[in-house]
Amino acid sequence: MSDLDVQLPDGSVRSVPDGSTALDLARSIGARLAKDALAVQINGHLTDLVTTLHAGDRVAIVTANSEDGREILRHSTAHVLAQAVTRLWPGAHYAIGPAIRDGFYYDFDLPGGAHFSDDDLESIEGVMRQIIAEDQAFIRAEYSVEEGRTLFLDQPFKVEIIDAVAAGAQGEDLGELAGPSVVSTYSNGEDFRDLCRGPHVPSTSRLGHFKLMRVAGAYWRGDEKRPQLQRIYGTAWESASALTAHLEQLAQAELRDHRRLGQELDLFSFPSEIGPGLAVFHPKGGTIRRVMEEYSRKRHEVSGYEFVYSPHITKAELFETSGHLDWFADGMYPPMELDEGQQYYLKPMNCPFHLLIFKARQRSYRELPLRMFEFGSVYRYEKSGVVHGLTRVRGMTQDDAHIFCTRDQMAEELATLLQFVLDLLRDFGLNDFYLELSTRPEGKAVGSDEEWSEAEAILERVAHDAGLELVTDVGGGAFYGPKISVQARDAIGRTHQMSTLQLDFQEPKRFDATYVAKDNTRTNPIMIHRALFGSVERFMAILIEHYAGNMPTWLNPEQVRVLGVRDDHDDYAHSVASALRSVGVRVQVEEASEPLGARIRRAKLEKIPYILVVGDDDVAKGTVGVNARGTNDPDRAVSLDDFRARLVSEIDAHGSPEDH
RNA sequence: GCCGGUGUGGCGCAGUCUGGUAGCGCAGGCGAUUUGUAAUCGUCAGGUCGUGGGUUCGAAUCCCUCCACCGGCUCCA
Repeated sequence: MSDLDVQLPDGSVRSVPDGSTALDLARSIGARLAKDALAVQINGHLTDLVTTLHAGDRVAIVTANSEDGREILRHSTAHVLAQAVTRLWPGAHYAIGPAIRDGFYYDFDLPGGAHFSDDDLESIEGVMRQIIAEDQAFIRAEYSVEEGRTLFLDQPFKVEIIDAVAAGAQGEDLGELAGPSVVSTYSNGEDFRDLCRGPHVPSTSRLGHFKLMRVAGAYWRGDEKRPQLQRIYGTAWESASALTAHLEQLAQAELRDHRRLGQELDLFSFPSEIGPGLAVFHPKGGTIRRVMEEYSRKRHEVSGYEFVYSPHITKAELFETSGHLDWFADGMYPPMELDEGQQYYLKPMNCPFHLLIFKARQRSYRELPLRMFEFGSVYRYEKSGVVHGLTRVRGMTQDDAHIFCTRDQMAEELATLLQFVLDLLRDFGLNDFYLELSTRPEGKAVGSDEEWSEAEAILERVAHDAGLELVTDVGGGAFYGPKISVQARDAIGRTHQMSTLQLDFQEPKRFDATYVAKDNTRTNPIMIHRALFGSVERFMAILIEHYAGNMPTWLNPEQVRVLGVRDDHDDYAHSVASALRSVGVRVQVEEASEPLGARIRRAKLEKIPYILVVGDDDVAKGTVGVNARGTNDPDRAVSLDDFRARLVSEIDAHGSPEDH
């Protein structure tokens, strides 16, 4: 038998006997690699380890410790999940089970309309571990479409997938099939076979570092008109330590949850008497919000915005003109009827009001760009299952601006706007961004192709010039124009959609808003919609989670707490507080009715940036003991003047004590 | 809107399976304690167990309705 040469990822060439498989190659490289190998990539194509190699192949062995490897082991774990479920519920139909970020899921339809309960997860997990212990090989086989239909006769979802793909449907690629004419399957053990493109790990024994997380309902093919299936989510990793680290990270994220911190820190609540998705801000949350809004106003004023106000309700006519009632009536609160049949709506958006302000008198090109800003409260009828803390609400306040400009001004205006947005977000402590360009939504866009193309091109150029990573969200634009959205990564790497900059050629036309151009013609302005925080509520939620409740000093509701060691230090404590209050610091004194340790503990739990402890020495010398958040070793005998100067400069710089 | 789960003093929880008229911790009031960097001690008060209905001699507990919240799905102008 002759040898053949294959190329390894490092460029080196290796000879293996003719007829060797990828696994043979791995063995020839090293026992350790053979043991860790899960699959192989041949000429850029992922496939099983048992695949035979050919001369000249570029071969990369895939181990669990890689993105491809994790995806494969997650997908294989999903198969084992389906296998376990069919053991426990004979006759269960299994639908699809892909790998997803950090894990996998599988969708089922249980016989007799049965449902999984949380308790079932434990028994399913037990059977899965048994299957893994059985060391079953994953074996690939290929069939014709007709054979495939027969094999999965009692699995209607599989038949549907086979038929759809055979008919040439471009369904979402969840790894179900090899191609339109070949049906590939993987079986393991005596009792389980699944439609699958592969690859899979060689044997179930390679799996095991997984955990089933939760059950959920999910529509077949993601379509709410189709049957709802039972979905089980799980997470799977290459090692016990990776699994533990992931679970630990989830626990950390839970500690940052703004809903939990909002309760613990007494920031806001959602009284059920008011209704879902409708928040009230308590004094401390109100302080954070007020400081956010004040700072935003200040920045807008400097950047040439004018401040406007508009009412919360309006006649239907306004949203008929804008087109919202045609497109988004479902998302609006139902109308109230007043004055003999006149319908009024709570406003879901501010833009039509700003257009009316524009139209209130004749406008000249000399006034453009005209930038209107409003903290505008809007109400949207979100479906009952989707409200979520402050991030998805039914009543919110947008920091909304509409910029009216000429076509010539549009590009430059967008460029400065994007810079303005990024600067302001950085002031709030977010600094890891990328941009997303949302293009024309097929089927629900209004306006000509030329207008859309022009708008998309301009946005793309502006985004590109900003020097940030840009991804395209095809078809994600609003019906009236494309948009750029700024995505920010938070302290634990999650991304949030922040600001959106949206171009709109349509609405000024619908409202017949015009300005008198230089050549004395009446022209529709271009309108740029722009929310920077998105909504104040949501932005606050993101900041709370970003900072895990440790708001930077300038935003923290209580910036300093002064504690006297004994009650005869309370007078001095109050004088320290007054000295700080006089320069605008938010400060409280907690008098010495409890031991110092208890008061310190309370202040720490409240995440107050600075705790000042004052005792005999401080009263004598005019000093304070500074216990900053995030430290455990206080700084004794700091002069009050020094502390005050340091604090004021930190607040003015929008810093946080942890930065120092 | 759909599927599953949960709802017990201000907050966090036990009690629910196996019906016999509620318990713990923190927080709160009062009193004592006078404290130098993450919990002083004692004492008191506080709940028609989310809502409405049903079963039962008897319901936090079993059944049904509705509401809210949690996790997903769908949606997110």
